[in-house]
Amino acid sequence: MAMQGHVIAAQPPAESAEDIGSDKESQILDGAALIFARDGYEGASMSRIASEAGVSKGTLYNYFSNKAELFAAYVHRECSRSIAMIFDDLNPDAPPAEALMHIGSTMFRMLLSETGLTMYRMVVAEAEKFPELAESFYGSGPAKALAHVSAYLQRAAGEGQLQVADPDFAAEQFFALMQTHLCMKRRLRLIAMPSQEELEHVIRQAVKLFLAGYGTKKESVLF
Amino acid sequence: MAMQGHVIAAQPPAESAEDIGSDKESQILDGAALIFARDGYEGASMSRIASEAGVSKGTLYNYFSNKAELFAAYVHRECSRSIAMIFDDLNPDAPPAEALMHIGSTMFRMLLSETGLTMYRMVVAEAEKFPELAESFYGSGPAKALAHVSAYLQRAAGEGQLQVADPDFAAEQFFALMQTHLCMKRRLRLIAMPSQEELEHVIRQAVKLFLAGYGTKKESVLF
Amino acid sequence: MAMQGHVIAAQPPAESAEDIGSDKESQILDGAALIFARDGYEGASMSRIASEAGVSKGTLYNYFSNKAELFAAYVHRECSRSIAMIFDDLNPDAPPAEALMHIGSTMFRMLLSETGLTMYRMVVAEAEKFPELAESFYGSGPAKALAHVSAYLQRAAGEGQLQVADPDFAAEQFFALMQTHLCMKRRLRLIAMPSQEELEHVIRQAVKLFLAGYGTKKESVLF
Amino acid sequence: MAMQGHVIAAQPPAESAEDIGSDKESQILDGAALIFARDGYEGASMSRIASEAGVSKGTLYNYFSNKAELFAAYVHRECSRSIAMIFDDLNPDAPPAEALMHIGSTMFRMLLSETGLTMYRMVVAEAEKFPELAESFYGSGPAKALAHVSAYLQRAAGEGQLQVADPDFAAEQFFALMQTHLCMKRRLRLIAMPSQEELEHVIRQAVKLFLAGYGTKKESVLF
DNA sequence: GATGAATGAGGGTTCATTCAT
DNA sequence: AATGAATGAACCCTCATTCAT
Repeated sequence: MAMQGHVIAAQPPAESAEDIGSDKESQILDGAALIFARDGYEGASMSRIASEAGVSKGTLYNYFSNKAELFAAYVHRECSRSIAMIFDDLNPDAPPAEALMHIGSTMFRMLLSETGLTMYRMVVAEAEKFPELAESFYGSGPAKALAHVSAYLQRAAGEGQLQVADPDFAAEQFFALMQTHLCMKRRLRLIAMPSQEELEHVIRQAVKLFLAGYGTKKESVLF
Repeated sequence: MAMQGHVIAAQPPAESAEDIGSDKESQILDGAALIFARDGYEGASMSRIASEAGVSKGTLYNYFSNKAELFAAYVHRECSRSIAMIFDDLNPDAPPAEALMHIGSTMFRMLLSETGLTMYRMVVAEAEKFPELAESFYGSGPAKALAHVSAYLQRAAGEGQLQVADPDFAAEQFFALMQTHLCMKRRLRLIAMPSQEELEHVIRQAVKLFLAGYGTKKESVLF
Repeated sequence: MAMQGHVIAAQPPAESAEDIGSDKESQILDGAALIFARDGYEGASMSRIASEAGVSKGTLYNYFSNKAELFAAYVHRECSRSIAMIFDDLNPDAPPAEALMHIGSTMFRMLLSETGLTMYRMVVAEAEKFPELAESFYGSGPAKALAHVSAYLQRAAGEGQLQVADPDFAAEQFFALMQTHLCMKRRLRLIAMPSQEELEHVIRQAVKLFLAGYGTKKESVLF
Repeated sequence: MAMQGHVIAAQPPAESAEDIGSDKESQILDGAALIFARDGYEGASMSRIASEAGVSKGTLYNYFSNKAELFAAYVHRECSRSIAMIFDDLNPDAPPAEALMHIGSTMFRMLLSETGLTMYRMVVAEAEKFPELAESFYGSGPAKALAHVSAYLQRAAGEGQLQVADPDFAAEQFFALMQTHLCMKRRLRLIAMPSQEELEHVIRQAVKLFLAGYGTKKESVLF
């Protein structure tokens, strides 16, 4: 997504990408994002979404056959946008402490980002009504993160850098360690995005505790 | 409401306790609990609540001046009901591993209970619309749990059973370690209540990791 | 219905009768009657009915849970109002020609009345969508008329006044003979209510033809 | 449909007949027929008609300037299609009983046919809204049938086969005699198409009664 | 204090019609 | 000539809230 290299010539309205959808569709989804995020599923009204998106209510229904489908499309787009790229630039040869700091801080930042929180809130709120959404959210978000961490741990264990008997569960614990009260409070909208220092402190302590349990002696000395 | 003088006739419907509310009130809240839990705030209708509670819509408005206030009352009652008693029967002289297992398992079970999940879901869902509710939920639930664990850690550290420099943050980490994917999946309604074995496994591993980081050598040997 | 005589104390809003229904209900049905009759089922809008009836849209739904139910109630009321009293004052000892003239003219007048036509039109139009309505209309209207005529014919045949082998079918034919083009044209709204003379001509010719087929010689001479 | 071969100047879309309309037009009317017949005028939607006809909504409006006009065109086409050919193969020299049986059974079958019923239902239902349609329906359907029967009766009377003073009214009565309850029930969609025997019974009895009134002695003996 | 009839704004959705392509 | 995206009014229905009884 980022552009490496010395590209200069700007791509015109930059919509060449595949996730843009028919322009009008993404325009509608933009409006929907705002309203759904602010009012929740039930609280959002198709009228408000239409006017926020700058289209008529009729047009909404030309693109999405009802509110539920629009909601699902919105959640899916938002999810697929903010996932994946987490582990792109992981240097596999860095020492565990460093690698885990990197992984953790990327995950943590996404967890607490506006989008991450909103998705979490929406999906938790409507899990009963949209079970397939909850499933897809879990599968494309947390489950993927978990698998990635687990894979890393397994490799590091194979190389003798860590002592991990059950890498899946260890990954869960690593993931869990992000969810301190900073996270809880943010989910409850009680605080704004924490400062860089606060974030780093949580991650550092998480890695430290994790390595105390799963590191070799050499590693845990690092902190 | 109060009864003046040496009334002889028995106090009508016997409501000695202070949190019972005027009987009718709690009857309404019972109905509200069912409906709010099932339909969410926006999805719930005052009509359905009234009929579920077995009172008229007018009576609803005699006790709660609008839907938002009824919702707040419901959340507050539900929260205050399910908190507190967590740490009642903690044996202060048990070894840390045992004490932590006890604390953890109580907290974990509440976290995953139907009521706990419902409260969490409601409050997360409506945090934007009801910030004071989120605050009060946090204060009366997670914050109290945190304080309790922190107090325990501080005492145990004072007695040399643990090595905890920042008990508040350590408590946060202990709390965080409950929130493995079991917890996430349950919040997303993807699974039913886990079995006793699954629960214990998570707690045991949490305590183990926690003691690896914060225990004295003697302690960590326990597992 | 009108009160002759020296009644003095006026009954308040004169609703003692049994077919009034909860007052508001009949007020709504009055509005519905106007709109349904004018616009048909699909063409009628609940808003217009509400405003015609002088109540709010919400009130409509307090009395009838949806448009279809309101429509059914309207048809039923209208039907039950305009039926029955047809054969009340039949003189059983009159000669067949006279009796048939009487029966025919009563039936014919109702068939062509504003209400009769409207009911017919509504029920024919919506027979596919409201089969039970069509059934009930048929049962409480045409079928009853048929049975009545059939019973009369049977009695008259028993007394030797007529020669009727299949009274049911003969009654159908008598009924059918009303449905000349006068009737068709009226159903198509092409003409207003015919004059007394036109009506009588149709009936007289119907009776004449009928007696030609089913009368004894003495009878058919009458015309 | 197209003819290849050594045709050079292709007749555009081959529409020799005059009532075919521009091919596209009749294609649209085919779709409209299906939808109008199924859903009624108000219930039908231009979208569904367009998709049923396999054209775009825009094209609909290129051929018919609005829904009402399309409806009128549909009714007219359907009417003009199913009329006329009733009396084509009447043998003018057959004895009245036979001729009337023939005429009656053709008319009756059309009356009760799916198309006949649908036209009747549509026109009755929308007579208020489309008075000119009702008029044109009456003129091109019942009135023509009436005229035809009347002409036949007049000729037969001239030849001494029947005794008919007012052939127009007698024709109305003959027509009316078809409209027994079989017809009413069918119009109300309460029964499916009756069997050949049932149909014939009604016609036979109609002719019998008719001849009892209008036949010479010789004729009425036939039954 | 309790009721439930009444309200009217607003919900999601459909539709006849238009118009740039 | 044909398209189909776009519109906005109108549809049926639900709801929180009020108030006379």
